[in-house]
Amino acid sequence: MKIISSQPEPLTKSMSEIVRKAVEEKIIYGELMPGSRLFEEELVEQFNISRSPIREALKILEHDGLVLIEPRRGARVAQLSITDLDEVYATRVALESLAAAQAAEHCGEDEKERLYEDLSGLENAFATELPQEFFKANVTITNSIHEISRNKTLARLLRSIAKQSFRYRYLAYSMEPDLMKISVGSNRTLVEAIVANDSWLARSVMESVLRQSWRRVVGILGSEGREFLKQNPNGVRQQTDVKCY
Amino acid sequence: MKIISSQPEPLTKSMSEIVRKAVEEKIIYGELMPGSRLFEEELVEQFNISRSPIREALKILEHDGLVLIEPRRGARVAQLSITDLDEVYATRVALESLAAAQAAEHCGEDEKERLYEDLSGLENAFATELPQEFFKANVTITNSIHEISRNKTLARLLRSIAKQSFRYRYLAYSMEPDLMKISVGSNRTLVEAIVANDSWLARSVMESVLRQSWRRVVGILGSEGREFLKQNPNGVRQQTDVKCY
DNA sequence: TTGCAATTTTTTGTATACAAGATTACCGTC
DNA sequence: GACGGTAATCTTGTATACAAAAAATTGCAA
Repeated sequence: MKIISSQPEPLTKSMSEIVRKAVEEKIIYGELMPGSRLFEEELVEQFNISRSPIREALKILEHDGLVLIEPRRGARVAQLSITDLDEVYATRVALESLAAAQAAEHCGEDEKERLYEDLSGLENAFATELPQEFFKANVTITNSIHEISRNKTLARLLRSIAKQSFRYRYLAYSMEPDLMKISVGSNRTLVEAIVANDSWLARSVMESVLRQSWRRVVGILGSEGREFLKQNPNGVRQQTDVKCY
Repeated sequence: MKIISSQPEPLTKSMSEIVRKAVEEKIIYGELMPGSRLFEEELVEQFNISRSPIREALKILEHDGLVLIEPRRGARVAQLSITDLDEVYATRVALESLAAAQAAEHCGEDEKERLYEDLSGLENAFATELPQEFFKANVTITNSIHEISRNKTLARLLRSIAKQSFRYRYLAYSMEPDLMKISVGSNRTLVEAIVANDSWLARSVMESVLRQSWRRVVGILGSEGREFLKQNPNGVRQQTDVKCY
């Protein structure tokens, strides 16, 4: 089974990549609160590397919408808000449904196998009842669809916006674990549509799945989640002592 | 008339921003050929600054799909190809039509004024018969639509992908100046749909306009443009002596 | 106590220096 | 003359150092 890697995906992990990934995860999993400042000097200590790779990492994170950099005023974790969530979902509906359609067009035999593997991975992760595990499996299946679409440009944009959406999705999963069960079902019908090479069906399934998810996440975060979306206004020094390696 | 700037848009232009913009333009306008390598040391000489901001700029350009960086092997200008063009357009159709729809929803009185101003700007630029001028005016009107959509996330992604598409569009305009006339008409109908606050119409107009443009650009580049898309395989040192400030 | 201003400190932006991996050239061997 | 391995060169990745801009603090006066 040959997987078409949608990106050169540097094998030689540079420090800057490591930092980016670590900070990215911290932001997504809520270990870094929205609005909290990211001092370069602080990251230097945490990772025991110099500022150069850290600055590179922050620049990329800004580009992915996870971090906001103001000139000469430093970086801070991007805020969460219902409006932002709406923006992200509206955009994701447009992109993911295209990805699903193109994936259905291009899905070959070995790729069908792969999708089914990913799906059982998702079901296994669901059994563990750990939101993070489920989350990662969910990301895997999504990435597979993006790769199968054979559209590197689309995949690149989706990678970028997906990161923003992860923050909301993870929050929602943590607060409302029932979402996971629903998600398993959605993913199954989605995979079935793609495997059937039914481009039109795949698109419309993806669209309705996402819109449904959108409504649910807004419902959860809009009612209970207000305090999670709260800002961390004035450069309160991050107080997490979590290991970052 | 208050314009909602879709991005903080740093007023203090950092060196890295300047470099990014300059290199970006060079790539879009074809002064840097696809495949040619971008040596940091060379850019250092051209801009008379150190390597730090240059590295930052290259990282961002990579993220926007204009440059490809391989670890320890340096950066080179991303290739052009018909497949890439198809990817970009397919994705753009999805995003731009959403932007048009949301712009139509949110377009207020002052913003309508703005769109008409942009439109006459486009017509003036058309009169000059300079592809670069026309191009810039076209970008302006597109950016306005993105801003009016009030969807910062969408605007961010569109900014990113738009840069990739610019390369093909500029090439096509240069080769087939008639495209400009068609473009003026398309933009007019598009603006009219948005100004009428007809979301559904705006979306479908945008979609058909883009698909039409897509077909034309493929037609032009596919037949005559093969040699323009040709690669510059082995790090041929860029031979442009153009000023970059 | 409160408001303002100058100073100190912090933090970022840029420059330079060094180390490690990649490319190229060269040389000897077959 | 072609092929393979080693050394020199080039280029990038990272570290450190310095300068300039913001933020915080302190002191003073009302």
